[in-house]
Amino acid sequence: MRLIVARCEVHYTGRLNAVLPESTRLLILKADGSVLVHADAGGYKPLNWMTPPTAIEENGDVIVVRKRAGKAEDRLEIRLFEVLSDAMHEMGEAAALEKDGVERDLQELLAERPEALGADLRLVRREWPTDIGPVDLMCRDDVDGWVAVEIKRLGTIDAVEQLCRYLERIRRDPALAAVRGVLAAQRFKPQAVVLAEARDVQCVEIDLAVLRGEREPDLTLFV
Amino acid sequence: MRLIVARCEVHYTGRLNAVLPESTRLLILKADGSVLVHADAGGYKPLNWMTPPTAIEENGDVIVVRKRAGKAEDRLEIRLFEVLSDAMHEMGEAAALEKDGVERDLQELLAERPEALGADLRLVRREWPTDIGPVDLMCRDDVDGWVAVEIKRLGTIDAVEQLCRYLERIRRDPALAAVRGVLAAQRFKPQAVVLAEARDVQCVEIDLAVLRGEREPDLTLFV
DNA sequence: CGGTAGATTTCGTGA
DNA sequence: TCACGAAGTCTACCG
Repeated sequence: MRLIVARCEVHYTGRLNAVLPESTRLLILKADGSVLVHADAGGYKPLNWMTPPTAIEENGDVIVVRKRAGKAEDRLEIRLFEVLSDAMHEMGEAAALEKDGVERDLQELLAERPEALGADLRLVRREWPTDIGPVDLMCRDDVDGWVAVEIKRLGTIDAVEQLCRYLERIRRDPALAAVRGVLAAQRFKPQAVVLAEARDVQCVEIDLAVLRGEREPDLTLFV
Repeated sequence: MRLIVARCEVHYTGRLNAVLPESTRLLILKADGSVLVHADAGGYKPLNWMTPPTAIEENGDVIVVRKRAGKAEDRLEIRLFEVLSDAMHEMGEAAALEKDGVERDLQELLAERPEALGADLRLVRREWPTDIGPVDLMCRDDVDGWVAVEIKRLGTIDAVEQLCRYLERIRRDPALAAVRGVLAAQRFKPQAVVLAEARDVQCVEIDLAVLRGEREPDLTLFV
């Protein structure tokens, strides 16, 4: 990894055109060809960047990073006015990030404890297939009614519509014509709740800590 | 901006839990409180991070970054095993990024030259209001028919459905019952074109350079 | 290689 | 402050 701190000017042409006027910034040139331009503020996001694979050329005080993008080309041109620091660091092998608490985890937890969705649901199968894709969970309720469950971290209008598309397909099977829909999410957009009401879909807010038995249940039910 | 290259281990708890096992990485501590953990590959995205406002504490070989997140707390804990480099850089004031070619620019250009969408369109109004949000452009064509235009950089299925939701609302007004829809975009997903056909929505591919008169018109019309 | 869906999405803007 | 929508979204996964 090469780290350069320099007064520089950056031009990007590609999916859009962008200019970064002269100022002092951090340039990161990674071993895999990634190039990042960071300012001393505005966290997370680089001001400009190029993801691999790239071709990097250095001609005196200009660094040009190029990349094939379909028939066109993405191009990042960095003009250096004053180099304050330029250091190379060997990093050795990387270690991967381990995550816990993403949508996949929600699905696993709810598959283990579908009753957390209410009405004594029993899991019939995860990833129940339809011709337009799988429904996250298919369950049956306390009176043996079918219940299709879509799981999201954030409940949006799109999620409601996705579930409705599934329901429409599932109901084509006469045996499942009475299936009802449940959208489970950690958070809900108000507009999603309104649309769900209109579409007769039930929204259930779920809490990871509760699901794991780390806290008392306190489910909020909409509709 | 402080740049640290170190063998370290990182733990994040907040919206999810994540662990980054011991390895050599770049730590960026920005003046505004941003903290980024980058590996020597995997461009663009930090492995872990925290955006401002943050509180940073340093106790010997442990850096703790904390942030209020609603009622809970986001926490990034960086345990340093070996510091290979630790440098401070004054960056001075920043200069802002200037972009050109985003959706807003497309809308402005098309508002100025709606005829680029075909059929001698005349602009009636930008951001035409409906009860579920504004349509980008409302125009009338050569025979005074109403035309609702949705503008995107990338034409997707979602864009088609969004336009159709607008059309449905607009058509509730008898005077506008015959309104037709046009989806304008720089690029189109093939499936979006197919859906648009089925929904009787016209797709028009637009070219920034042509819109600006920098190049000869060569519009591609689908449907 | 294109399409789909998730993301600690981030980031801006407008109410 | 909240909520919505764009983004050079990026990224992983699947066909």
